[in-house]
Amino acid sequence: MFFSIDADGDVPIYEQIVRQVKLAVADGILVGGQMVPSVRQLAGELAINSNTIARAYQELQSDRVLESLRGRGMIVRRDAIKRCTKARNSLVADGVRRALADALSGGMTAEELRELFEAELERQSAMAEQSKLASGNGAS
Amino acid sequence: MFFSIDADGDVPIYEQIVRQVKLAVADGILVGGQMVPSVRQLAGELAINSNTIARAYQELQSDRVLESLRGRGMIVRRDAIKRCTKARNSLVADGVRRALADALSGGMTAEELRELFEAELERQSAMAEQSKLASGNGAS
DNA sequence: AGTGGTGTACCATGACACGGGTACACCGAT
DNA sequence: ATCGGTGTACCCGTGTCATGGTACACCACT
Repeated sequence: MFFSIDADGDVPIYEQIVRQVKLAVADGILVGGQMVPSVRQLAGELAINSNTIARAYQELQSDRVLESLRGRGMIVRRDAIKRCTKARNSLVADGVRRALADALSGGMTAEELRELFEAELERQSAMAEQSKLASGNGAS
Repeated sequence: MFFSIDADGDVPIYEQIVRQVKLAVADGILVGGQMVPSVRQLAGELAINSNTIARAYQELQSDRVLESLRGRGMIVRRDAIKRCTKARNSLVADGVRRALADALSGGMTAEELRELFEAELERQSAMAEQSKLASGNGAS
């Protein structure tokens, strides 16, 4: 229910979990004090080994996003949103940086880049809006 | 002289070679019919095993960017620039797509995104211009 | 003919990441 | 005390990457 995993992709599964959890915290979907699904439950939902989930949670614990309550579960730290928004900014900045480096190194024009960026931004903004409306309809 | 390799990065070395060759062709630095350094020479310059270079060249041959002249070396195919510009467009489009997906999924505003994009574009454009001038001074 | 250059094809090795399996220590509720 | 749930620590199989070594077929040049 929470996350979408691409097991065939080149990015490790545990890293996808880490990224999506951080983005969810930055977006406000996951708030401080809230419990996250247990490793076995999430592993069952995603058809993934528990160890992979545990590894992701451990990394999130090292990054001070989650907090472990032994024997009970893991919760989102109250001050996690600060770090997560910061991490999100660094993440997209790095992505934009790399894409721009490739584009300019390949002789792409700044104007072509702006056009591509605006087109993609409009497309994904529309998609995000539509998905938001769909989830809103689910409650009616 | 030609390429810059980051052996400690997460991207494989042979893939870095492939990417940089394609971008160089797309930019016009490598033109059709031109010879590329031999596997042993490039391996010596970059302090990399010949097998790794050979693997990159094989992939470039599979992608119809290079052509093998047995016993002589490898040259850039005449029609490679078409494919390389196309590959470059796909590459940066994917990068922008992923960065935007992360940003919107993390609750980033479209305005913040535009600002970040423009700032990074200006910065890297300035750097590219400066490096171009530096290489121009080298011939004087 | 001989020599040195080229790409190509193997095989073996070591390091590392990833994912899966199993067992352990802890907690809360019955 | 017992049981079901939790996180956590280990071990192992697999695949990828880079490296090293060797050998082959081909070409250009002397």
